[in-house]
Amino acid sequence: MARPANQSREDSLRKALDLFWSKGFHNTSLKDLEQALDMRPGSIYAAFTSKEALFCEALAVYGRAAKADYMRIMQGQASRIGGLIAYIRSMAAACDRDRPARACMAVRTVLEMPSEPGAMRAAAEGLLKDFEQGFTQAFSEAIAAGEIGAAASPGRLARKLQADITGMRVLAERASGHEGMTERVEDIIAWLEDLRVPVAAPV
Amino acid sequence: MARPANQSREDSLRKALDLFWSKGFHNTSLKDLEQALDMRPGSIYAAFTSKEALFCEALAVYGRAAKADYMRIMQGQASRIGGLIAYIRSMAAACDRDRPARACMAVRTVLEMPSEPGAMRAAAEGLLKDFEQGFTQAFSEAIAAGEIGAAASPGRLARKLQADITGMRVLAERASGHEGMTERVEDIIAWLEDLRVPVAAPV
DNA sequence: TTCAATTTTTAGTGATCGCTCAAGAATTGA
DNA sequence: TCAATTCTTGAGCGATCACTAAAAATTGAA
Repeated sequence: MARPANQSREDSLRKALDLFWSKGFHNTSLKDLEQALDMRPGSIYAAFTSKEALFCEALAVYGRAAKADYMRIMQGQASRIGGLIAYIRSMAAACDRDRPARACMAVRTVLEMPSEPGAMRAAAEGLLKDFEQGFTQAFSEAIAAGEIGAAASPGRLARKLQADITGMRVLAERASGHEGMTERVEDIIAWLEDLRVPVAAPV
Repeated sequence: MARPANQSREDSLRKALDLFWSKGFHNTSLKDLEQALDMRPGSIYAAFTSKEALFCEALAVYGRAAKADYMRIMQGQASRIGGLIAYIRSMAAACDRDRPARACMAVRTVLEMPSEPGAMRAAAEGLLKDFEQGFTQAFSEAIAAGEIGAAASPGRLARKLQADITGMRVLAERASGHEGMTERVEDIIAWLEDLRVPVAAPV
């Protein structure tokens, strides 16, 4: 019937994501994309409409992958708090391996698109809201399961965790930040551990 | 003798900083700079050599202003920990007023210049190192003064504080992040308070 | 008034930007 | 073998990029 595409849309998006993640939107040219995707401009625009739309789709791929990672790790743990701790450890390990960049792609995007209320910025903010919501749910379930005290506000805990992760990953992005990573991971985990209701109360 | 410049170099740098801070380096064009500085391209290049050199000088202005703010607030407080608390409060208040951007300019720059080991990235990393060093000194003095326990590592405390501030200011940058700011400020201040050696130990 | 010193303006430079489109190439069912 | 359909190519669009060189403007001193 028709000629099939040389590569799947998903593959192209992953390559575009790597590029955008490492160089940022404004510093990535179509020449760069042509080379990374091994596609000529006509093909790129036929498939993705515009550089901006391509960025948004690549960002969505990032979001799905991040969410999948999170779900997989949480499901492998018996408790919610234990799951969050495992997630922090996993993320710190991922920051050590040299990915396109160490900092969160969504944070990077929010900082790169400041005042403009465009689609890319909105998409990045949406991702951050989703992550926050996921953490909120985890803390809610931890409270329901009696893992942590009921006095804590799940949303507030989630926002603190997200801010801590942001701080950790920005530190990881710094050239001299590698050494401090272990400290940061330990501090975040210690905070999560401290939330736990003690099994046997002393005195 | 010679024709005087229309405005001081410092004024031009402040205007350039506002622009770079709000739009980022790659998203700021020379057209933007011409308009903001009210200078024609020839004047700009005669005064600042290149867009990159102008950015570096503007970043240095940012660093000096940030350091001056920090010193001023710390000197107005009797204790080191009290000074840090006042500084956090002041920074959160500054994030509420709409400055060029809420997030730290140095963090923004590190995230915008990822892999490239250029002068701009190096300058931003240097600023972050300076801030970290300032916090380290404050914690050292707090330990020496008996404000907080001697078991704590000043450098580690400084890196945690810096990461917390980063997380707070990135949150402030988000459209929906305004509400969560009070929480973050309270959490950071509570952590600083908890470091303090209790005046009178209860049984 | 003229001159030297310095800054500013003006009019561009070539290169690259994101993007378009007509034509060719490839793969299908008929 | 042939249309039909879809994808890819590659030249090139106008606009904008960072940047430059030379002339004009503004000064104090000679």
